[in-house]
Amino acid sequence: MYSEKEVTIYDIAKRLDLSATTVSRGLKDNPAISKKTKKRITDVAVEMGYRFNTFASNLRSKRTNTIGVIIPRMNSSFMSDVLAGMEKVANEANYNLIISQSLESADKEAVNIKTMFNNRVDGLMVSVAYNTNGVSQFEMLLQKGVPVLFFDRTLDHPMCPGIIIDNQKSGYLATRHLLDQGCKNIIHITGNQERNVYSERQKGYESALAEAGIELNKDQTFVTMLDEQAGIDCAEQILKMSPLPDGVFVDNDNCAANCMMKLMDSGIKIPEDIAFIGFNNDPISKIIRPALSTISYPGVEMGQIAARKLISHLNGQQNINSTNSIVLRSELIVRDSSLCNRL
Amino acid sequence: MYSEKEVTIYDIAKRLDLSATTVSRGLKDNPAISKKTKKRITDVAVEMGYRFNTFASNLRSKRTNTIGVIIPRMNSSFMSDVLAGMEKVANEANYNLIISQSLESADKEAVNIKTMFNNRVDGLMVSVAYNTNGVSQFEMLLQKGVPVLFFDRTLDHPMCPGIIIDNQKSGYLATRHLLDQGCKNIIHITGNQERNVYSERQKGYESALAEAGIELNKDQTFVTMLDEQAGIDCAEQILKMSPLPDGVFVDNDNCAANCMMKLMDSGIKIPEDIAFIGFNNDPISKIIRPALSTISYPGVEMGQIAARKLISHLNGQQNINSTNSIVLRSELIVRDSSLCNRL
DNA sequence: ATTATTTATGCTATCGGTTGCATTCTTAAA
DNA sequence: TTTAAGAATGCAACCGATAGCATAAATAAT
Repeated sequence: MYSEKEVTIYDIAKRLDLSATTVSRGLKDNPAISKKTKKRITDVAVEMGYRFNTFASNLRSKRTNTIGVIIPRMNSSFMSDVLAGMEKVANEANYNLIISQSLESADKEAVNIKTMFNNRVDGLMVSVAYNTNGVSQFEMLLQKGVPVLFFDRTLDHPMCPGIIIDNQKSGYLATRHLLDQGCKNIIHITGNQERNVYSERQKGYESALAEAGIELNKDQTFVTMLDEQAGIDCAEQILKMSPLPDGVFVDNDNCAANCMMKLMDSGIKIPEDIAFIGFNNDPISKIIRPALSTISYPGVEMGQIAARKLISHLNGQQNINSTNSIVLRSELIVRDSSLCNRL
Repeated sequence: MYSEKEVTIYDIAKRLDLSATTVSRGLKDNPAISKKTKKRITDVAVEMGYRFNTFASNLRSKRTNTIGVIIPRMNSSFMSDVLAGMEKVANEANYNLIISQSLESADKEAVNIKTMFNNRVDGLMVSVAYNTNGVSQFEMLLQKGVPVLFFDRTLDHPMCPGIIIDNQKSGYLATRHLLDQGCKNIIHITGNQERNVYSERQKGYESALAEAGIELNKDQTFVTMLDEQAGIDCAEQILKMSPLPDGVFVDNDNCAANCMMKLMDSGIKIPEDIAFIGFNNDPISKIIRPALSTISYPGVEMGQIAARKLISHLNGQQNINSTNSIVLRSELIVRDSSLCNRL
């Protein structure tokens, strides 16, 4: 079913009466080869339909120039930004990216890690799945000296730095903003508390409440998947509460938007009855009405910094292990959904 | 900088006083190897920290069990669905996916194709970039017998089937719906007419107008990038028109949403002044108010069918070249943004 | 013209699984 | 007990590029 045999550097060499070595070097633009010979080589290569064999090359050279990326999902605007940032930096440094999704499953994540491992990635960048437990699955990589770096959803490991934002402060700022608007009864819709991003935000939420002298009520923290359905489910739960909350802080804009809309469909007025604030500054937050207040999240920058950090480690310019974490700036963005000014 | 030497099947073989062949087969769960030996092999492999070398394997066996996917961007809900569908089918058939983005650039797309080619993908699934021109960049793959399949944004090639929806019919249905609501002055915001998806929808738009006896006005077709900014720009252009249009059909929900919101911010009432309909049934269409009418687009299904088709070709069960295209069902979804009933 | 340099090219072993074919060891049938 | 068939394992060549070291060719210096 497949056509003629593959053309190799040996075929090119024979045709030009050169050695395979020279052809290899010529194709790689090695300075040891004369311009004239290089041209002859590349011309014949094209003419004969030669294609570079990555496997043979990797097998011999033991370098792949490939960086693995494992993320929960790639359908959010945030992740898309992160990937764009990573890809730009990686390409410029002549690295390829292999991207795979865990789909929020720790099992699939473990399989992905193994695949990356077998594919000899030079390094790995990971934002862990919703239910990932422990860091043991990364040990095989680390033992072989393959650097692992976490971003956004990080794990704690002495060898692996994390690129994050200050989630606790962000959670504090969001909650504090609602308090400043006069809210006294604030719900926090968050995710698995094993994940740094969510537990930190919860801490920020709690500290803002404490500061305002408001007693923490565990019923006001909803742990969910933070997806669309969760937003709708939470809205239904909120509608059953009495008294109704007067503020809602959601750790994800998309979830927040769905929750808000469901409440509005049920006659609740936003922000008059309930003030809302989300997280991520997803494009959706600007489009819905009332526009959703949120926390900015520098996705592109996060991707760039992660990739740059990893690559500089790979190039031996900087040891990754000495870094614990890099914290990026994020900030409160106030829009109509939280401007109720009840004071 | 890196630790001890790699463990190979030879090391395992030596340790167990077996041949490398047996070890290789044992690890591959080959039926020729006894259960007992298999267990000894896998145990020692784990103990010694062996990792499978994909490159050596691919080099020798000339199969990679990898399928390449090139898409314009992965930040839309539609693409995310497509990829999820592809990944599911591919995984079940024991294939890996390498995904890369062209970021709507034909140049980057060409580079991606070449990378896929060098990485010896067994097959390729592509949705082409905004400005891709011609099909010559795929010839090298086809000449080597590597099947190429297009989905959504397709190109015309005798060897490459396309998985699509009936864009012309969809464009007709959308326009027809606006006409049925009494619109007489309908704008079509579309993309590069070189892309089948957009030119077909334009054809549908034109045929619906013709059927209604409305003369086509070229000024009413806006060719744009269909992104958020385009939505806003179009809104500004529309505001300058006199008379204002009474209906807008946008080939992308996200773009439509941004356009609609901008118009509403300027005091236009939707759907009373201008009726809106989008395309894709993106989650955003359900969340904005008024909810956006749209055309459903079966992303997951499209991904599954594409992957299934390609894999059955790779397995020799079905020749892909005999198929010209597969057309999936799509349908009109009516929501509030178009319900003006001016008749 | 001769030696010292620089530049260009070649030789050969190697990376680590895989595969067709051959061989040895079991178990079943005669 | 002998033979046939089947199960289990081994041999050796191979996939295609690469790197260290050696050599040849071209140029510069003496």
